[in-house]
Amino acid sequence: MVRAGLTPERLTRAGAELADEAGFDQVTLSALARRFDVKVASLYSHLKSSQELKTRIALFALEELADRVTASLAGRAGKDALAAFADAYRDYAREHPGRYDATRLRLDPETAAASAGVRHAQMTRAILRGYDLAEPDQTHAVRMLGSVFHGYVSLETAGGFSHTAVDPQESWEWILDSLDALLRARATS
Amino acid sequence: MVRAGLTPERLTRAGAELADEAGFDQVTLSALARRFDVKVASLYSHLKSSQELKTRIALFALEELADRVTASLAGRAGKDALAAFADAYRDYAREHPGRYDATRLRLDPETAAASAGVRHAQMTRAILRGYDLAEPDQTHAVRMLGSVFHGYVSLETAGGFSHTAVDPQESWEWILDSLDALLRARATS
DNA sequence: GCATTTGCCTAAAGCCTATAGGCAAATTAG
DNA sequence: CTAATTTGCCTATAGGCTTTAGGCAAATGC
Repeated sequence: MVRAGLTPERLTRAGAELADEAGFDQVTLSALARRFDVKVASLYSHLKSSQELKTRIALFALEELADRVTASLAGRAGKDALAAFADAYRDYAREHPGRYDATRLRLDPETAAASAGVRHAQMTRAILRGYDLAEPDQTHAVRMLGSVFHGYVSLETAGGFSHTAVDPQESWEWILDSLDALLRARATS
Repeated sequence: MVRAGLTPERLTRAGAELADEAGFDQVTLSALARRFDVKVASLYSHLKSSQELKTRIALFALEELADRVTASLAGRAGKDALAAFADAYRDYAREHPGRYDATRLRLDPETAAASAGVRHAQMTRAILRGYDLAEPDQTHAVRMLGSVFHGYVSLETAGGFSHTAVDPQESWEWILDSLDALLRARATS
């Protein structure tokens, strides 16, 4: 009996790939076991439950996305940073739709607090430094940016923009221009 | 053997209630059968599949939401209409989180085209009439509004705004003010 | 009243999660 | 280098959800 060499990490990674290929809701321990040519029960030596797998995929994706955003934000400020942030977000969702879905998994507060979700919030605030917003405007702006980016990406990947001839890329740029103008107009100075 | 008097409509309605109480992903034919004190197989006389039930709930919720928006939009224009639209959306999601989730169900194009989703798009365009936007700006604006509203509501109901002391209602108003200003600035005149 | 249709039932199969207990491979200890 | 222990994957089993097939009784129609 040759061992398959499973680890929580390998399973998480394979789960993320499966999510991108078949959808996050198709990620099951059964499907994963088939992928490793192993019996389902064997996975329970590495993962407590199906829920744990999903949570691990979510944390993995949050981390990966935060890394990308960090990289794309380096050395940028103002509108440049805003666009880099937004594009990193959108590109990730398009390249890895299943993982992006995973990032929307509701985590229990404790897990969320220890996750890369915190980095996301910090980076959003970092972008806003270029716009000189005082509290509570800064928090309002964080929420607005989060909403627009998540909403757009979510609607776009759900195919919500495919019924009009207008290029989604154009809309995206128009929206970024608009947000930039809006934030500049809100500056305290 | 007394008959339970099931119909697709009653099942859909009960499914919507179940969605609000337990979450849209907890809506199963099994749970519904329990609720009507009936065996699961009996439901298949009224619904083709679990998928059909979910689709029906989605269509029901889209219709209900569109009705609300229509009502709240009556006699309003400009920022007033924008706020009424946005509030109708957000209030619905807070009162009926399960149904709101259902509206995000991916429908096949044919079903979507025949759904109240079309009315939603029309109403968004109606609001924008007050801002005098030419194409393709109008389409960009439709997408932006859809993104912000959906994104905000989605993040808020997921508890994403509960880690800061700032009142979500204030953020919501700040965002509506911002969007109004943005759209006025984009007017063609 | 009798025939047909309709509505709910039992039975059964397939797939998913999860637990318990077993055996062999890998690791550690003497 | 072998023996003891731990670890990894297995079989078996049970419970839940979906779906289909076939049966019987209640409702409907002629």
